[in-house]
Amino acid sequence: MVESKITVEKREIDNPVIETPSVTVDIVIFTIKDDELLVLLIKRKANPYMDTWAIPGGFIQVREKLHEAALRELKEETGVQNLFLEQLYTFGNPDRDPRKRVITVAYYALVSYDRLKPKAGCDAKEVNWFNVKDLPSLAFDHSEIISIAQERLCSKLDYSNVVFQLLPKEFTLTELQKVYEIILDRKLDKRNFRKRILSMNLLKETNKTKMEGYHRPAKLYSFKEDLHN
Amino acid sequence: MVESKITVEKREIDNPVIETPSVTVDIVIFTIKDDELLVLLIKRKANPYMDTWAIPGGFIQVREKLHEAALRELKEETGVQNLFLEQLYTFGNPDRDPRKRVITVAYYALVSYDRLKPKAGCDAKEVNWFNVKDLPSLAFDHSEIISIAQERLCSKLDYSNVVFQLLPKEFTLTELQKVYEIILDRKLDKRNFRKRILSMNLLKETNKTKMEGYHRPAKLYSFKEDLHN
DNA sequence: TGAATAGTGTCTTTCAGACAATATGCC
DNA sequence: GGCATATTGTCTGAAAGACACTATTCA
Repeated sequence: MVESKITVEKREIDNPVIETPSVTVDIVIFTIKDDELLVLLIKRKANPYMDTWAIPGGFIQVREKLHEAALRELKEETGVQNLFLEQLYTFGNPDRDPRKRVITVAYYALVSYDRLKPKAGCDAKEVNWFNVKDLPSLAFDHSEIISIAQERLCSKLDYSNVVFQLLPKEFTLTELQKVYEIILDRKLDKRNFRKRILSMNLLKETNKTKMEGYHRPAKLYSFKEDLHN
Repeated sequence: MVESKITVEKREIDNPVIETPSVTVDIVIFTIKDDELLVLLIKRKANPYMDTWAIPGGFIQVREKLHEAALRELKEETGVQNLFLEQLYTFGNPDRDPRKRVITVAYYALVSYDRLKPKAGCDAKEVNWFNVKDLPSLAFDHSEIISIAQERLCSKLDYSNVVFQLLPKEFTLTELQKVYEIILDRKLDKRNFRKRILSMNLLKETNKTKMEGYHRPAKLYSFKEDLHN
């Protein structure tokens, strides 16, 4: 913010052409399907990294907040608007984009798979969900961004209810536990999990049950509030 | 990263002139002196916010990493190079700078007061340390940045040893506790504090002691490693 | 009644927090 | 001895983790 004389002089010496960096917003969009944690990727149609998979993103518009830019991108790709979205980190190494200096403010989001819009409507973009454990080679530093997002997501589980975004309105405790297990990539003890979750006092018991197969049906729960962070 | 047709079109409609945002790095520099948590501020000598206090910062140079830019700013202001420095958050509301769109990647740092360079050598900048509890009115959204930095610092205390940056190489447990108390802004129980800190196994007992007044001298400790996060 | 999942309780360990007496050094 | 700070341990309550049996539904 403060314009230091020293800075300006150095810039002019190092780089006579005034070159301002571009700023983009990129989003790691997570969902869960078939017991796998998935990330949304888009195949690039232009250089650099033509035909390489990348996380969705784009330049910020002049009058828009960073968070709004992220929401916009998110909506373009998934059709979803209300969900968990949080700033992750800003990546700005000078060589992360071979063309020119591009600084990206990375966000991550959680989307319930069944709220997604039918895939890729009008635009011809190639879009796909990939298992985080089995990602293709990615453009730019997007691999790093995803792995940092994944770490952050894991640590968020401990002290927040973000994960509720990944579930339908009503769900069983087993389904909830499954989501935790998929994200953390390890098994949890059923009794301890239920004890902990219920003691958080975020869940509301409905009087419905869910039958799935020839066995005892499970109670359905919902969230008390829509707070999600 | 991905250049979406939709995005480009919208930008052209909303704003025919291509206007790229500027990117700065701003730093909240904390230190402790006389039992107070201080923040370094600089009085602006240009508009906007001429003569208003602000946290130090500046434009990033074309070939420099974000972290390096923060280090450079930090060194310019404090003369200190090796310390705790961490990215805090990126602030980019379109109206945070009245001139034009400026996005700032905020960092925060901890500096031991006695490693600081003698204040403001050659440059005529007006620089000063302020108690975080008694800050003047600040330029831009710098108040918000500082308060977020302060929150982050508090929560970092629980699970890291960042605070060790604020102490000389060798220090007593009472001094260490004082630093915690100043940052958290509350008293801690001496026995519980010592129990917890020592159980972290980060401290090395030296065989020196420190006399200060007419009473029992205290053992000096140092850190086992230079890891600081 | 068999198959399949839902649902539940106890014990142990660990950690945080409340709380007060003794030790050491110098005047 | 007096003063001032350093140093130390116990108890209690809460939370996390290990661990196994009963309940319910339908074929």
